[in-house]
Amino acid sequence: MRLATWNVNSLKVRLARVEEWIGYAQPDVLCLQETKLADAAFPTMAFQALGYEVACHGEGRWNGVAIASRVGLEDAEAGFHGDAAAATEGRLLSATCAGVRVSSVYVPNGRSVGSEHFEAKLEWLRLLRAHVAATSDPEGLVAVCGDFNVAPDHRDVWDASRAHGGTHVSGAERAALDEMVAWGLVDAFRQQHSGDRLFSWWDYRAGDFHKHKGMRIDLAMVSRPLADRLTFALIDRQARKGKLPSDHAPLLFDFDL
DNA sequence: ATGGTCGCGCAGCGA
Repeated sequence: MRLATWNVNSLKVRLARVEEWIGYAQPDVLCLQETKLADAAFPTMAFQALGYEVACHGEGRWNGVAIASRVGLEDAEAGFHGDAAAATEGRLLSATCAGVRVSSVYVPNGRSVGSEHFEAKLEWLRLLRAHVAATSDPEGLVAVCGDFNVAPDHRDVWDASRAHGGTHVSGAERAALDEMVAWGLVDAFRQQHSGDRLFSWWDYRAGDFHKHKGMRIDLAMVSRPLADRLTFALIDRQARKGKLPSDHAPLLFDFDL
């Protein structure tokens, strides 16, 4: 099974590139973030035309997540399990695809360390861990994919000095990620690649992409039984190039399933 | 050294 995740930064603007990418990357399951589309505006038929079922959870303007699958899509749940209020923000969507409990996540940015937005980000990560623990088993097939807005360690940041104090790299954010690891999730990309400067996001400004100034903040956190079946992992930098790119590259993961 | 770009939507905010 080929599982992919991509923060597309507006699916409306990016649809043609997403269709093109699906055409050559051929994911079985694709998690999308920052669709910026209300569910009524989601281009469901464009995905159906390519052979995918789709579930979406968006609010328009901001956020918005979706899962497209050509290997089945069942038991979709928007937001945190059992929390109707939190489901209003389009940041979390879970569904079962070919026996894997897949979640597409868009973690809040946090803005600046110590701000109320930062505290909300930490709380959101705690709720995500609780959601995963409440709805799945670490011995089962679980994949939590998306834009975590956290760079797991110093290798995941273009400049080591940025790895101290700032948002995305703070100890508190990394500790929240560690809690998910402690529950039983594995950073799938790191299982395949140990090198530094393998980024998934680059700021649009100042030619950061071409200067290799980025971060690895898009992750697939998978349970050990799924990690044991991982055969290939790639960040598709090609998809960050050319006309009208997202500021994030898509990632893909092959599992022997 | 500084500021730099997008998307949304029509001003300025969020990233």
